[in-house]
Amino acid sequence: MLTRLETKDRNPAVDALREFIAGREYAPGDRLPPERELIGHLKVTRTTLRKALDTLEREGVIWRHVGKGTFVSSKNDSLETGDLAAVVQQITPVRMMRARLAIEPAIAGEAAINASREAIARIKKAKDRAIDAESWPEYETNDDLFHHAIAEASDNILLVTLFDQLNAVRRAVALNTVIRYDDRPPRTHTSFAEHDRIYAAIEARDSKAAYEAMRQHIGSVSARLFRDM
Amino acid sequence: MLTRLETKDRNPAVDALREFIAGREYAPGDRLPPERELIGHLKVTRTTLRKALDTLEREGVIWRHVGKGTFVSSKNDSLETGDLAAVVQQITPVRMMRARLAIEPAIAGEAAINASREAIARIKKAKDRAIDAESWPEYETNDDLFHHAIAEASDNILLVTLFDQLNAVRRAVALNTVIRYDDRPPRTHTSFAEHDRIYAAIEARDSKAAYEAMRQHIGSVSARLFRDM
DNA sequence: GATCTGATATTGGTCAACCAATTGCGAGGA
DNA sequence: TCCTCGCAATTGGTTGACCAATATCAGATC
Repeated sequence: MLTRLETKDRNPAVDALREFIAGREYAPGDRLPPERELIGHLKVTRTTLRKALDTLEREGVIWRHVGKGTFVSSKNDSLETGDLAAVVQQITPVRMMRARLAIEPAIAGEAAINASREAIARIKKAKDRAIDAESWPEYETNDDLFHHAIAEASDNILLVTLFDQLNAVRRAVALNTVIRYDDRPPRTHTSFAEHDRIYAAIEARDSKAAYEAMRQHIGSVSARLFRDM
Repeated sequence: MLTRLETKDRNPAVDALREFIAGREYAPGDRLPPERELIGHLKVTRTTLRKALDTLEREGVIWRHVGKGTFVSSKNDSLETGDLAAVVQQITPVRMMRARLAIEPAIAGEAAINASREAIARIKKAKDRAIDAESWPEYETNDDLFHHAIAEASDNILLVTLFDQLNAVRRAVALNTVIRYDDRPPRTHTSFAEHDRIYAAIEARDSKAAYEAMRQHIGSVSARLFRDM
């Protein structure tokens, strides 16, 4: 997983290649030297160079084709491709939480309107399991399940998918920045009462209350997260 | 952009590795055999195996750590992949509009808070161009641009990405169900006034008003869409 | 009993060499 | 003139080997 700390120690070959492209001011569409020539410029072997090229191709910075060569692509569309990996590289924890704060209450509101009895039961199950969790990883698994169950309760596969993507970014960004003082979540953990309120609102089919409860929950999680940093 | 459709040119080593994991029914969290052992099972060399492992790690299927080994990720399938193509197959127009109704107002609210002067200018430009559009396709392009500019004004790449995905599904689902009676959008087109209200709210930094204006806009688009069906 | 240390297992990274697949182009022929 | 064929250039992929970084655990030491 990509944490923000691990993002720093990047591949030196990738950096060298980036620098080479930037330093020579290759215009979009220009062709880079052949691999066997580049290894001379960058003082790396071809395996290393090719791995760096793989990275840059995945990022959309360059474009390769057998027999033709390697070309730099227009830099603009490389950022906007909706590639989650790229998002993880660029997002800050604050923005990630703001996104959660924008999206998840809306999903909770939809869930309150559309939840089936089974979906509500699944939410309750995850909520109760989170309370009984005997370790932080176990708690986190069930917290994940709780939020995911709410998204599924919206009975809208698009919302579920969008939530999953948001969640994937969340996991990749902020997980190990949290500092824990206990082995396991205390029974008085703030989130439990908030989970209860969210669940109660959904079960009561109160969309506005579910929206508000989720907003407050994520706000509280966010506040705790940034206080500890 | 539904990138998942073009997955035909696959790496045979990746497929072999996927099959190995699936065939032996590794549970989430289980540890895979060491690389030097796996190469025997899969009949590939370590370099090839490692490239396949790279791919699966990037997809979130596995999780690796030096000295510990390679583990099957707990969210192995379908969750991380964000396969929009599957969503398009299953989503109904009603659910798609409900998703827009849940997400886009929240993004508009964020935009009102975080929009830079440049971002606001871009929104205005797209809005005005939509009004002057002389054909429905031109209008749609600028309407797209308008909504996208709002997402970008949130100054949050995660929200932009989520919006893009939502928008990709929207384009794939509901476009050809619309019936038009005119060659071009009439100047009195309902959306224009709604666009104006959204823009005004964002420019005034009124988050709640932006949220409400966007909600009403999408609600009105939705009503028109389903009345015509 | 607690703590440090070293051996061992495992993934990470790199290297030089080789062959395969694709493209572009020019030579040569119809 | 136009077409075909073959060659050279280029990236794609694989191989076996080597060393580095990290984690685990048993055993020695205090």
